[in-house]
Amino acid sequence: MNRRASITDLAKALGLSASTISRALADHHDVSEATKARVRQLAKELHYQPNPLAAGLRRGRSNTLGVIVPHITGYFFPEVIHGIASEASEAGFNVMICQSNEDAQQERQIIELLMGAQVAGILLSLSDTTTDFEHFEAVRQQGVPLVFFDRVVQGFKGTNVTSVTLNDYLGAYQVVEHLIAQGCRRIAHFTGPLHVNIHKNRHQGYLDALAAHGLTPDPRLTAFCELSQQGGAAAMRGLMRLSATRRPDGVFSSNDLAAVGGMQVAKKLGFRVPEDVAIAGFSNEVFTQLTEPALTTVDQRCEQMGRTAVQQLQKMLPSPGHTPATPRGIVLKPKLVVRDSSQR
Amino acid sequence: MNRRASITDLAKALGLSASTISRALADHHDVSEATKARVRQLAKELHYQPNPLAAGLRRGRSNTLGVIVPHITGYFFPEVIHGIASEASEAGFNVMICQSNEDAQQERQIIELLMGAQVAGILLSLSDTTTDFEHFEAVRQQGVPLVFFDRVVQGFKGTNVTSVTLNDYLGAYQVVEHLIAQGCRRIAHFTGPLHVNIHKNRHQGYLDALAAHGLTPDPRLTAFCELSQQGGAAAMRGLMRLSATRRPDGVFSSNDLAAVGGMQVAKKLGFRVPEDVAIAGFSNEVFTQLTEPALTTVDQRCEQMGRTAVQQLQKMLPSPGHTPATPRGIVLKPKLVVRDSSQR
DNA sequence: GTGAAAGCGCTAACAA
DNA sequence: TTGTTAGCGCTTTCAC
Repeated sequence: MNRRASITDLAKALGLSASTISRALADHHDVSEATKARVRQLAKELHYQPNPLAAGLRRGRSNTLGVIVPHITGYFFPEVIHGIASEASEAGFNVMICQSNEDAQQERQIIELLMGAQVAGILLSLSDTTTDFEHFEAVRQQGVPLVFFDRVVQGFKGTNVTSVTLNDYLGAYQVVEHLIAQGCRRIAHFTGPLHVNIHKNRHQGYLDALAAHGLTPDPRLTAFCELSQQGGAAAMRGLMRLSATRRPDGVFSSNDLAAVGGMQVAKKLGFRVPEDVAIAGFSNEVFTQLTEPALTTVDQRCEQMGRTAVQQLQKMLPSPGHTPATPRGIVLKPKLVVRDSSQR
Repeated sequence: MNRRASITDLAKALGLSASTISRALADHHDVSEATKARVRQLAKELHYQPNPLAAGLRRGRSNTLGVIVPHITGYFFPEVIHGIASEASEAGFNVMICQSNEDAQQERQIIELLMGAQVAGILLSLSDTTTDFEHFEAVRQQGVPLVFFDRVVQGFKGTNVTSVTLNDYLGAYQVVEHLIAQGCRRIAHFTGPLHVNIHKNRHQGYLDALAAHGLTPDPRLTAFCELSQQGGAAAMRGLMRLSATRRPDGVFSSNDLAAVGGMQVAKKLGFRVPEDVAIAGFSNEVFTQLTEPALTTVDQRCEQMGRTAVQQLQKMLPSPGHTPATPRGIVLKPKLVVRDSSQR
């Protein structure tokens, strides 16, 4: 069980210096093609594998990307991570996944951990209990590229900071426009607390789409509820008990789960979906294809978001023949997914 | 922007040698308590952070765990990864997540990558196109702990190799027993190809449970189908068209998706679930709570599997005051989750 | 209980 | 085009 081959070994074997080997392997332009060929040849023979730990130590920077998400469960984050991991691997990065468990304290610790491990960059979706942003200072100041995705810190700028988000406003606008096109005139909206960005934006998209088509938003049709199956069910129960003229003929829920809860209640109360009430959700979760009828929703381009985040990160990284730049925040276009729950 | 504090810095500041600092920080027994206190004190003041790259280089081993999964999508793998990441983080490991994309070739490359990065251990769920196991030889021979989870290589043994799996047989047995207890007498089974382990085991559990309760398995009630929504739908259509005496009054599907497909068809054909036909799936996917009626299924203990895998790995790792051992393969007990689709 | 010395494998500035 | 030198930060003998 002999030691794995090192650059020094190659150097000795070929009667060259370690630096030349190093340069040859890195395909440096000022090494003769002949030498490169010899080096590569031997490297292959000896199954030479670079030691990233040593390279990282020397360079003061590893080739690992740190990823911080609130959690690795549910639909959204795994999909985004899938995108991140795929793109990163294609670009030659490793990925370290960390969960903040929606806890600002843990988020802080993970940042320290990643900075300690000298990651090449950090991809981060904010914990929802994070209220101060002190811990990002170190990242910014040390020039480690930082990309916020989905949950961003508004107004946290820097030459090495950017973001990738979804245009929630547009997504909401499109769903509501679609519902109007299907003949809905009294469209309700299930929403979470409006101080949360995504809900604020989706709500605004809802309002603006109505207005743009000459419909006056009725505040009684905006249901603030917990966006769970139960929450959606309760909200729907309240709405469908209204008199026929005040009852909604369409519902746009700020997430899929509440939409399903609502749909189940509507059916139970004897209303037909979509004929009596058309329903749409938001996120394109897996189960939206399985409901009866299948749920119209908005696709969040999760994988795309992950890939884009890595691409943005790379732009901020110095590399041969490319000076780091600060890309502007990217806002992804959502995609309306029309299914039976809204088509009539 | 001054350099981060190193052990050398601490040494200078305290008039001690680097070795003493290193030992103090590692809580070595032959450093005086007084010195330790002084060192820890200063370390805190200077925000000293160990450099894992340097330590790894020196030790020839990093503190990172490599994880290889076929993909990071769907329900199962993200949940397991969640468990792995949580447990690993509590034990002070970082986790590097890699996807083989169900491709043996990529799996091989990732193994090389991880070995190159000198990971402390590897957690692996086999790609379904992997047929030769040559690439695990290097891992076994270098003594890097290897834990297979869920999808294992039968008969690949070694002092540094173990596995964590689910008792599929038992899960199937329990569901079928439950269906029998609910009064089902003609129970059908949706299965995938029997050369795949999980299906073989679930099928056997199904057969044995029937036999144990005096029911003779009818081969015509075993439906080989694609385990998708469409596959389940097609299978159910075939079965429910049989004459009343040959028609099943219960269905156990080898996965949840096909169970849902089947349930939708049964309802469409005018059968009541669970009264006319009780239905159960396998995996406890999220959407099983959302169907109407909610689907009875078997929980696979995903997170537990991840946590257990990390624990098993740790047992094979040398550490102060503990000699590495080879744990036996762990087989987790599944958990029957009874919901409305089977309760009558 | 502490220190001195050596070196893990690599890279980059500088020299030739 | 190639070599020399030095050192990244840490751990671990071995010596005192």
